[in-house]
Amino acid sequence: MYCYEYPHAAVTTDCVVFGFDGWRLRVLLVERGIEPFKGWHALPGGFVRMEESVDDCARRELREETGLTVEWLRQFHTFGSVGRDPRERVITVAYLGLVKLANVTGGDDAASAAWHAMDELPRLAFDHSEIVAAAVASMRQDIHFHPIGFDLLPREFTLAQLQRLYEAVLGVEFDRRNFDRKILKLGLVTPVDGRLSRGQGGRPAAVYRFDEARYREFKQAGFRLEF
Amino acid sequence: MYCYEYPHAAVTTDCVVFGFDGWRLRVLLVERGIEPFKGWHALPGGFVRMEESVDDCARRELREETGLTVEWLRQFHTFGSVGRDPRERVITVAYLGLVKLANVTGGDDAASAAWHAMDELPRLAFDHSEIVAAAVASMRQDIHFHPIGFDLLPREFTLAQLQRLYEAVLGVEFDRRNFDRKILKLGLVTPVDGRLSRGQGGRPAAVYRFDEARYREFKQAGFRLEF
DNA sequence: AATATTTTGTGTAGAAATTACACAAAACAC
DNA sequence: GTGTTTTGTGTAATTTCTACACAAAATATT
Repeated sequence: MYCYEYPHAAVTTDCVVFGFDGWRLRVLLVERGIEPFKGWHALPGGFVRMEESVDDCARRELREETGLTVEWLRQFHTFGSVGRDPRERVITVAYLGLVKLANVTGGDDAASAAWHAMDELPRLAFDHSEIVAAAVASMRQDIHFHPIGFDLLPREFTLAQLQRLYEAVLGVEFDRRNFDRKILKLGLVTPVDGRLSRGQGGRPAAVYRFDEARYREFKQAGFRLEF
Repeated sequence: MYCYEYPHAAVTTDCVVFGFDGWRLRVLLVERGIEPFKGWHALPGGFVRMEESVDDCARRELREETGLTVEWLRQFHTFGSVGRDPRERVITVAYLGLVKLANVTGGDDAASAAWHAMDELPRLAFDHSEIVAAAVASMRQDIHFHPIGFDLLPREFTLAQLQRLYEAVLGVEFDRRNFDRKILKLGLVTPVDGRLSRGQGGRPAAVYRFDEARYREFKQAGFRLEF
């Protein structure tokens, strides 16, 4: 038993991890094995331990519950309304993660973890729907300042893939020629030998890779990537 | 005494409230009356109660410690490293507040609360320097999407004041004519009768006021205000 | 093998926005 | 009234943005 002079809320972390399947955004969800909300879908997450930072907790819980290690993971909001957990007062720090789906499909060893398309999400436990919505909003902000494609696409990709990613995140459509021109002018991507076919027939496209050095430059300088 | 099966961290809120004195950004600080860090400057804040949301806690602590009620207050980051408070494990949710200085000078009834210029901050207790730095960074992001001047300037202002505010926040300088043109084209401000002198001599400038209706429109549409 | 289908690659002209820049007039301080 | 400070105003050159269509390359189908 641990006793305190004043009542203490419990603190948890929850992770909204996004992947991109080439067409839609996907979110990693687990199925709850215990009450409350047993059998419901939920965000991976859990209680912060005394000897770990909140950031570390997010990474640990994610690994334990889904077998996944994400490189890009940042806090985006803390949810602290009074009734959000029926058991006790729980305040959760929510994290936004980005992963290259190609690298992880099959890597999640927790059987209950699965990728769900953003536009077909099941009902979620607690206030997790609200948390996912906030994560999407936060990502939309981010995308104006950070080249997010970097972390969602495979190392080599076509401009069409990148465009489709932007369209999925922002919910808009772009003119292919104008999009390409803008991306290339930024100098964030460099061409790579070879071509990549789309699988549905059609001419294979030129392949690019993000230029890490230039990405870091931009990040430092407070750069803006917009459409 | 309050007892739990597992150890619990304490949760606090801390507020970084910015004002604009016409030339520089200022931050509201209190002097600590108790150990640890007794006598040091610190951000206003305190422990979250069981029956209040985290957001409510921020507002309450701010009012109790500084006598201030801010309209614009939003969470920007949660600080949760292990050793940040020597007493016990404390996780703090940090808030960013904006106030019109003209309305509040004198209104802070807590004698220990005072406005400090951003470029002459004293040493701060705990990791509060880090928190202030993060707040500035967060505000710089915000200013691209939200017309922050709205909340920092008095109801009526000149374009020179608005420009100076942007320069103070972003740490850059703008050409006066180009700045004016851009602001006016946005349609966010409407002219008001009268002129406002600067106090150092010189011709008094035209006076403007933010157009609230148009501001809300923009905010909804996910608008961008940039330079 | 021929044909149909899909996707890539490419250019330009008009509109809009951005930048750089200087001097006269108004108000106030002294 | 003289000097100082600050406002108000316009334009030309550059750059960026937008809208838009057709031929060529590769694959899928028969």
